Amino acid sequence: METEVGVEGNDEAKHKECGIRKSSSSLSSPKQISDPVVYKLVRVEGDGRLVPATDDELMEVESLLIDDRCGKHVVADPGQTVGCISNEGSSSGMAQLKRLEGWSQPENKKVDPDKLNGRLEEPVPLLAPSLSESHLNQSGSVGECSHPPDELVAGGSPSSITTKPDFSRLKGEICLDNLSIKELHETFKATFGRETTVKDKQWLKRRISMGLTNSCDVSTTSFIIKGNKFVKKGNEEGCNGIYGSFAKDPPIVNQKGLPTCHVGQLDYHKVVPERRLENHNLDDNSGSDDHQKEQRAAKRVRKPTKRYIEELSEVESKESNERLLNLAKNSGHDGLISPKSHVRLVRHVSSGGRTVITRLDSLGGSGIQVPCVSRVRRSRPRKNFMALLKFNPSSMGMAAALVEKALDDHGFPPDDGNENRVLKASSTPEHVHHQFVGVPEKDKQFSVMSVVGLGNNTDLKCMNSNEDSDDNVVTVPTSKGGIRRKHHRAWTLSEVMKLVEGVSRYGAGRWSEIKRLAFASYSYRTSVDLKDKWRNLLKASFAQTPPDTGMNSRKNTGAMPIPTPILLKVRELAEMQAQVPPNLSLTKVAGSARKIVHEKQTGFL
DNA sequence: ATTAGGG
DNA sequence: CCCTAAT
Repeated sequence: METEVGVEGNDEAKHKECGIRKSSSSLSSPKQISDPVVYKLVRVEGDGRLVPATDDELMEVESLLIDDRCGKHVVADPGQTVGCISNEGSSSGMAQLKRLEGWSQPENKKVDPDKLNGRLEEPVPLLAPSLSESHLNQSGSVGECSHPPDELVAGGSPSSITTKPDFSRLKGEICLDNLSIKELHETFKATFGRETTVKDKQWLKRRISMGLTNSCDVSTTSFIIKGNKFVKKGNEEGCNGIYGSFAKDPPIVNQKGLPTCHVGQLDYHKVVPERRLENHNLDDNSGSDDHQKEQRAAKRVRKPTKRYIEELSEVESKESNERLLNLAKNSGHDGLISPKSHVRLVRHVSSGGRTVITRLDSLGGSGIQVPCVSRVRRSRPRKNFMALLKFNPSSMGMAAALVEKALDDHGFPPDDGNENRVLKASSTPEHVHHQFVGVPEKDKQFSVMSVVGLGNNTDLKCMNSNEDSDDNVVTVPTSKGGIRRKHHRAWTLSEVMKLVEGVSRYGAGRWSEIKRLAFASYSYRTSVDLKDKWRNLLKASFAQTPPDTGMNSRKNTGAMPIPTPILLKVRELAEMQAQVPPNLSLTKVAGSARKIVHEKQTGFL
């Protein structure tokens, strides 16, 4: 019963990661609720020193276990490679753990077992995780483990519900095995946004895989990224239901010999368990989710008055940093914040390189104000992946990331919240979220400190900044009495991709659907926004193709161009859905596309 | 409440 | 993005 940890060999060793090894087989036992597995989690510093795990780390592990439990019985055959939408929530979690298990073996070579034992023999009891049903809420269903929903397979092919994706195989072997150390380093950097000096190929591969895995939904729409090209891929047609439009195009060849990664998207909200340690022994798999939520909400602080919020904000403008640090330090793991919290940005004041943002966190109706710090990027957004890899959201985190990498600096703004550095590759959004949340109510405050920054580098940042609650988006009153959004939220690549995928799934026009399903976490994108964006995309996709307007030399003219592959997909979707501008429609749309349209439409009916 | 389109 | 008309 022990857990070793990945070795971080570079200067950013604080950035902890972990490979997890569980020696107990009790996970397969359904009654493990009362039979907690004991884990030890340590972090290995750059110098090889072992550092005891912190609570958050433990919880992180726990979450994996939860996923495991949730998904275990669903994952009947890990050998299969077919993704299935209806099981994505649980299966991907399972896959993740499985990978972790697998990876941990070689990890032992790096960590002297004796050292480990000597240092951490105080086993840290990991309480039996509570099975969470609510984390699947985003897809509209509860208890997905036992009752895989088919609603996502919209009118569609029942074909796919039998097998599971095993991306470890794909990514671990197919993609990374052939890479040189140098290439792996490149990929690593692209994945995590930082360099690594680790020479161990295995380690690199594992780490990258893990990072990618954590960023992608392994079961929904998938893309193949080959070097500079972003391509649809096709082995999940069945799972994409009638809208498996991403599936048919021939892969485009890559230019740089970068890894060809087969990825999809991972929606953390579906994978991540919502519940934490607190009711471990009492929790069971049953019970009304809503009920539980209510209970939790009840424990929470009451919503501060507006005035309080304002006053507090004033105060924070002064002692912001200090306060935050203290907040973090004082906090334990008692800061239980639902991942579903909606963070509203209320106000922010800059404070020396950092921006203190006061957010109103609405948790199950009650709002709490949450201060957090967001480092202001002084120059352009990070070029690497991570800028686009959201913790949260679903979707094409991976694809987006790869695309971004491939396109190098295309000028897309990072997702709001994406500018956050990846603190834990294997962390779950929930944990990340907690790290930066605090509730300053009078003197009472609680939050969870980022374990990551334990030593120095207390890198506080606002995660989950992507949720400005509907009614509280930063708006500015207009002269005519109406209100207008204050800032144009530049569309992120990943957002665009999500939109594209949404359209491919639900069809253009179903904006509210897409909004609800694909943009659930982006409350600042209204269905109208989606529509507008799609309109723009459409225009762009059909405009840019033919002549290329000669003006190709002008690079980042502020509004970066949407990556061609995406535009291509847009165009294709438009063709399929017969929403092509009349003048151009005759050009290229042959019979094939129409056929597809037919099929899809019938399936839809 | 949602969607389509024009501004 | 906003606004409005139509549904």
